[in-house]
Amino acid sequence: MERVTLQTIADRVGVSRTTVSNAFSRPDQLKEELRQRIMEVAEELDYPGPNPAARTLRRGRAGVIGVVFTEALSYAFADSYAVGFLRGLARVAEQSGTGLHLIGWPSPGVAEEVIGDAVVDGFCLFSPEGHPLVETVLRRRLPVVTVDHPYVPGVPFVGIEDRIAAREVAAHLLGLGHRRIAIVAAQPLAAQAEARTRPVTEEWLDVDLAGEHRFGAGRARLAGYHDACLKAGLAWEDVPIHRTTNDREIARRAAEHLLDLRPRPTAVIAATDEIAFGVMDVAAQRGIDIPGELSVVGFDDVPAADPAGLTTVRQPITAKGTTAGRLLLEPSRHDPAPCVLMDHRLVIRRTTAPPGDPSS
Amino acid sequence: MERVTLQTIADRVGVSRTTVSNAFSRPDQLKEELRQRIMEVAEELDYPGPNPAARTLRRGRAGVIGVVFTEALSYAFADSYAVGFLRGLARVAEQSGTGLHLIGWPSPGVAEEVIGDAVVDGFCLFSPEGHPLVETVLRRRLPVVTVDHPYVPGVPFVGIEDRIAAREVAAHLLGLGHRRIAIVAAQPLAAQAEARTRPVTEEWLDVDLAGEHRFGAGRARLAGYHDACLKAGLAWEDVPIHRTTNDREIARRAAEHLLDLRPRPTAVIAATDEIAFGVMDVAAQRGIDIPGELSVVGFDDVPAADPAGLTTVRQPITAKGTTAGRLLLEPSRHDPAPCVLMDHRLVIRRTTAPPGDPSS
DNA sequence: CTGAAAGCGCTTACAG
DNA sequence: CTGAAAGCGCTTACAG
Repeated sequence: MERVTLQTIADRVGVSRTTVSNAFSRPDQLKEELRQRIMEVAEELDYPGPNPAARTLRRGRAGVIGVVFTEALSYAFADSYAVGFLRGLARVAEQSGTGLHLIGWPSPGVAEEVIGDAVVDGFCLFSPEGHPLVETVLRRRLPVVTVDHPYVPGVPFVGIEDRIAAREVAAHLLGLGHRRIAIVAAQPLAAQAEARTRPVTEEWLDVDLAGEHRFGAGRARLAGYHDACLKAGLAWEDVPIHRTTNDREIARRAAEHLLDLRPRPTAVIAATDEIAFGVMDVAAQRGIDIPGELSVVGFDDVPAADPAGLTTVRQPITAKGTTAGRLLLEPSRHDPAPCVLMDHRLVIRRTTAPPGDPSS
Repeated sequence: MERVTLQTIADRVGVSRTTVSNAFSRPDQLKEELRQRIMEVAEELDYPGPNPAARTLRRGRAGVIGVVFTEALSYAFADSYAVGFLRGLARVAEQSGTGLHLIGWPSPGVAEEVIGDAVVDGFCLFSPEGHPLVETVLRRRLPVVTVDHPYVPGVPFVGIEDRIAAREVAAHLLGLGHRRIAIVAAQPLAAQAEARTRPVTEEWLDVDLAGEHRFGAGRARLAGYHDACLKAGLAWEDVPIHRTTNDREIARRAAEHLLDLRPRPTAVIAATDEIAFGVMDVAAQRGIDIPGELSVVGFDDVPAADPAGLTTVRQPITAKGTTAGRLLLEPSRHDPAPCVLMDHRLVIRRTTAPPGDPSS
């Protein structure tokens, strides 16, 4: 006996393929008795049910949304921000019986094919600006929503007022009296080559504030730090910036570099909590007291931030996920593309204080 | 202009559908020049690339594996054991360009349809014994691997020696002198109805030890605790057992119940770390000193266990994921179905000590 | 309530 | 190097 299909069952029962299909997909379309008989034969033949790929092809709907990360998935699962976001996304997806197809970027080349071959109805994109996967996703011509970055005109977006929040972070530190502030920016690996050749100049940051969300979170945060420094009369050239990936381990290297500077910074602004933890690791290792000798501030307010006493920006991580999910699943065609900016709040805890003893 | 397909392009260029297909899928099958021309026309027509559903149907391969949880996904993402496992699974999946399709069980009925409709090549199943989803998954007649539970004869399995590990846990406590030991078992919601009507009797636990892995982790751990108590001369009837879900919040309720018992237990065995944290929460709230007045032990050794000083069983969480992934992706047809039992180790930290003052 | 027909969009031997 | 033909397995108007 070959592979069992609707036809096999139809032949056996002596009805048409249509009727068997109805027995599975529209039970109300045939007599209960006949349906019973069909199901019995199906069972007997060990029929696994209507082939999902064939169904999807015919129906033109997959019931799945793709979630694209520009980092390896194994890494996304280690990042509590990403996990919190997924939690929210999963919540709305499950309610409507929609599956989640997770796609990471383990190495150049692989993800492109996976994205091109993904049987999905839309994509949720989680990517720094200019990443090659952005193009790959957009080319599928399916509904897309981006989260935090990139901001793509015409594509629904979910984020917070990153620039304003970042400004508050820097202003907090400046208000405490810090003048030697260093920044660790989150610049994913893929974009690093570009970053090296294109320094964070004022020009790069000089974006039209009227169209607030012309860029993604990474650049917006940098711009916010820049705004505050400028306002406080701190020359942007004097603010050391180190780029790294949003990974605690990797961030440690950046921290080591910055804490080697002489005079040593009295405060470090980390673009994410994960990075802030890396900075704190290095400080602890070198016996640098926080906040006595060094203030550290993060961004995100992941669950571990509270127990660590980290001063940071709280943002509605899980709610971002539910919002993104709704945007993708809602049938209504928004026009223009919605740009949802959620609330944030600077949470001051125990890692920031006025600068202490300047010697060291 | 209607929807663009291979045919549209073929007509425009003046070649056959076959050739256009080759241009996309087997570039070496045609002259570079022709391929160029086809690609240009495709670009011009805004062709999104070969339809994945059609491709999958034709090829008979999806390049995706389904990961099935019997809890809501939003919950799975909150559980560091699940996240750690996914991390490992994702690692091997990405390497081979395989996607992950996550499926949770938000409410009865929904997941069944999602599982039936999932365009996948196999399933990784994460479910307590007897859960209705198990049947649903098996009925798809695709390759399956189960993790921890259920153990299904003929289906590849990845786990640890749960019974032996659990025995070590209980023996550790008994060795310290504890005699009033309470257990909080992880019994997922779905199975609770059954659990109420079928108490944890010796009979239920009396399984054939020779065929070591006749049951999943939940039951195996209980059996291990039972073994140790028996050996130490502790009557199993005198060991209070409370069932709960593997959720910190929900576990608190179980802990409250057990810590209300008089005389109060001097030790609590939690079937998972997450549950142990719930117990510790309640103890802290009531001012019960750990380990002075109460010993607590968990299971899993999730990342948070170390900082919390929790005595627990370390198991290779992420490695389980990579192993499960390999079992699913490896082309070799194993016969009989492999049953991989990984290493574990009891890690004694600061939450266990000899029983203290018996009054209270 | 049931069936014949059309078609979802693609890939794959195979022949030329 | 290119094309005609067959077929992956299903669902959906539509007619009876």
